[in-house]
Amino acid sequence: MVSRQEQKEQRRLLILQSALDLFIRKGYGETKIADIAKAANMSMGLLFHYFESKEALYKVLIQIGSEKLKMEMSFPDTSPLTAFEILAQDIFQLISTNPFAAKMFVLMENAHHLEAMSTDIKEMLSEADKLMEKSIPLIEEGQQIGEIRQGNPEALAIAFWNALQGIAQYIALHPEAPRPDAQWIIAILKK
Amino acid sequence: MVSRQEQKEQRRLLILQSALDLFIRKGYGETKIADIAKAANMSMGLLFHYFESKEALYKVLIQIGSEKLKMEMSFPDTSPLTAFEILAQDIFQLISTNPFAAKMFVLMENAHHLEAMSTDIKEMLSEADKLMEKSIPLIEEGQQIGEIRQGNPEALAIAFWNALQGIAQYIALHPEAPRPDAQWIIAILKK
DNA sequence: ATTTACGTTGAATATTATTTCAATGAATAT
DNA sequence: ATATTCATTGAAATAATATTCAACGTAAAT
Repeated sequence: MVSRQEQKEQRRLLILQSALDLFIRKGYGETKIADIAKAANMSMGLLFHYFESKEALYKVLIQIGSEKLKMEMSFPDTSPLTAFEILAQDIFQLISTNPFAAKMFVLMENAHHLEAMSTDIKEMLSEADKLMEKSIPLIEEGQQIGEIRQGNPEALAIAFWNALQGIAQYIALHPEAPRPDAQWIIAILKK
Repeated sequence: MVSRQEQKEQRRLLILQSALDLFIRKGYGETKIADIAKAANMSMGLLFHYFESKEALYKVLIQIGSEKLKMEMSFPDTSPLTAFEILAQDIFQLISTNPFAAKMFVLMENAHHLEAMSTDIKEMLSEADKLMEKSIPLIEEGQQIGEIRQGNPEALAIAFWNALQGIAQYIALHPEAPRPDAQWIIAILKK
């Protein structure tokens, strides 16, 4: 038998997982507390015993996600194209092997567009933005040494990151589908 | 002065545009009738004079979108890689020059995930699915004649279409941002 | 065994969103 | 000019959703 403490933690985790899954499949607004409670096999009342509100629950997910992803995502200190290669490979690896992380990846992106969310949530999300901003000088450098194709560096960064985002979303939503290769995405940048 | 008839059509269009913009930026569930009415400078009451419900309004958008996109999207009858090139170019051209179409493109994709939508909506959306399915044999063919890189054809199709989707979404949401080149996306497939 | 703490439920309440409607006035028709 | 139609509004009714709470039961503590 499990202790009450463990029971409680398990339940809390179950709520988080159920909510995460629903949030990325249906969106925040279309996900009702009733849906989450049902997915986690409990009454709505009990859910509120664990989280004080729907927004608070959402906020906890964002927080977990931003911490988890912050760890994973940073440019390795190599030549520009290699840095993109390694990073893309790491991200693919992460979302391919860890469904929770894959869903988080999607949640973080979606959260972005959500206005009506308190400011502290938005601050947590700024990390991902920074990654794209930091890509631009790296791309310029790569273009100068001939590793990365010519073209507007910002447009290249947009292409790379949003392609990655689109594919990650698909993987998160279709865990059983065959996985693209990180190299294929790198081809967007490669000369 | 405009006739009543024209006035009415303009207003109807304004509602559709406002709703489309909000739906893709916030999602269906988070977009309130009040938001749409405000964006279109009218009372909620009047909005219901034009559309009998929020879902009906959404449905009209999906219908317009599925008709518009059906026209644009089909594989030209050439060698496989060229077919992808032309199609990607057409889509990029469409979403780059026509903000309404770009938003539609995003709406159609999002609509997909929305359960709780009546069946007739889902039928309208099947076209886009077919496009990905139809890609697979084309990719296999391209691999045989050495135009397209090796790898799981379904995974390649997933990579290509979702990369395109991710980028299209960004363009729709950031109309002023620099535009990636369709060729860059083709690089995902090219040998 | 009894008590205490607290996890759990379902129903009650509060809040928010959608939809209806009676009343107003402006454009069109007569 | 007058009547008629119909676009428009704001407020009221309805419906959906989130949140609270009193009551119950089970596990832990004494």
